[in-house]
Amino acid sequence: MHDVRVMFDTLKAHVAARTDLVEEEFPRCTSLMAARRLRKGHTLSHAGEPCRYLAFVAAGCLRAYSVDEKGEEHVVQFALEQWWITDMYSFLTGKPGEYIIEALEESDVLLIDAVAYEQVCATVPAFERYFRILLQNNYIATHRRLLATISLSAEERYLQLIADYPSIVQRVAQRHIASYLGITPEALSRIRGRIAKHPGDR
Amino acid sequence: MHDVRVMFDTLKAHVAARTDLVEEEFPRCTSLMAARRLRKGHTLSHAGEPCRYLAFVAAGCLRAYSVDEKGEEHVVQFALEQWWITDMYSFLTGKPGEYIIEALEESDVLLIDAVAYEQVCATVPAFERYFRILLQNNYIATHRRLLATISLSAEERYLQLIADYPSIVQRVAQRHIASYLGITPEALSRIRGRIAKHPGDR
DNA sequence: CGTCTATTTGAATGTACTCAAAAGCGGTGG
DNA sequence: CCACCGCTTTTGAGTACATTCAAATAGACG
Repeated sequence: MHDVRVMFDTLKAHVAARTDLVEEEFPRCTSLMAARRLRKGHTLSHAGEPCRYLAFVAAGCLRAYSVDEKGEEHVVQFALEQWWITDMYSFLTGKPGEYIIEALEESDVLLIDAVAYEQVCATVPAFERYFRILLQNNYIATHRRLLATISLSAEERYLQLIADYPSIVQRVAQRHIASYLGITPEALSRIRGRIAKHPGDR
Repeated sequence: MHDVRVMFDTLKAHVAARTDLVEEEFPRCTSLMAARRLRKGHTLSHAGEPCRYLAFVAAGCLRAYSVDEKGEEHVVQFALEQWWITDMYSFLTGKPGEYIIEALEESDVLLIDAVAYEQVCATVPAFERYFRILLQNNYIATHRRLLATISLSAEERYLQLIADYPSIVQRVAQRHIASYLGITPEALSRIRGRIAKHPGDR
């Protein structure tokens, strides 16, 4: 996925699958976007600074996390291929970010800044529609996760994550999964041990 | 707030504050909406049936909750005046709902069904923009709550809720607040007892 | 190969849960 | 107006699950 053209084709397919995008409109959107390669461990938004970009992941895997006053990290989001990721509050307001967005693998992303985002939404209806639809889907997914967090045990949340997003569990370090689930790495390790002991119990 | 006209004026002001809505476009949106009064305890969407409407709360207070296999209720959302509420998944797909939306007080709502919603979004750009903006704000708020749920203690989450939405805490029964926080009513009662004993500790 | 980090395992602690009972509150009807 | 009823909140005691701190093992990377 080194080829920038391929990255844009991926995005175009993603938009076209959700809207009736007119072919000619697409360059108008993408002329405002830039490709960037992020090496593993490098960040898109640094803590305390505004998060300037909304990123489309063409290849790789990122996480968004916050660091609390005890220095503990808390993962609020992962993003694999064809997901968008940003620190939404910071992106929209220009204020310092609360989240750090970091590449967990070498990743290729397409970036759009807030000015371009607003401009494209205002001038290309299919694009605004596309983002509305993505935000609706995100609403559903995030509420599902929220419900899991307030209603399920740690083990049940882990099993749900495996069922919903097996590729995340496969690709991401366990301590990040634990953080995403809201438990300690030790607790996740014990849960995995228990599950391995009872194969077939779901 | 008996007057339907007042309800629509409230909505118009809400839209106009977020978009450059053209005055003449508004009737095109609202001709597709219906007003309904919900008595305390009555529901907008029944469990198992599709949630047909997206609702704008003109007056009153609602909650969306799911019931797990043990019969326990879990509140995923409250909606006060000028909030929108629906079972988004069910509303968009037409499939049976996972959430029940219930009036916690006598409430006046404006309803739009999925067909009208899609039609208005497709034909009135300001309306699609309005919902994109609301969904962005919801994205920020829901991620904030998610972060709180995975990173804060029950007491800290309660204090954050008081700080963020004092009117919810004032108006809603404690057991619903507890459910929303992901704890038992007994635990919330003890937390409140502790807080009352240490006035000034935040 | 050696070092650094991640994961596993162990033991003690703590927070929230369950079950149970008492107290408080609100509404209804005598 | 007061007594009663149902539901919510509080309080108590014992339990379960996840946490913390610590140490051992396993893996990854230069």
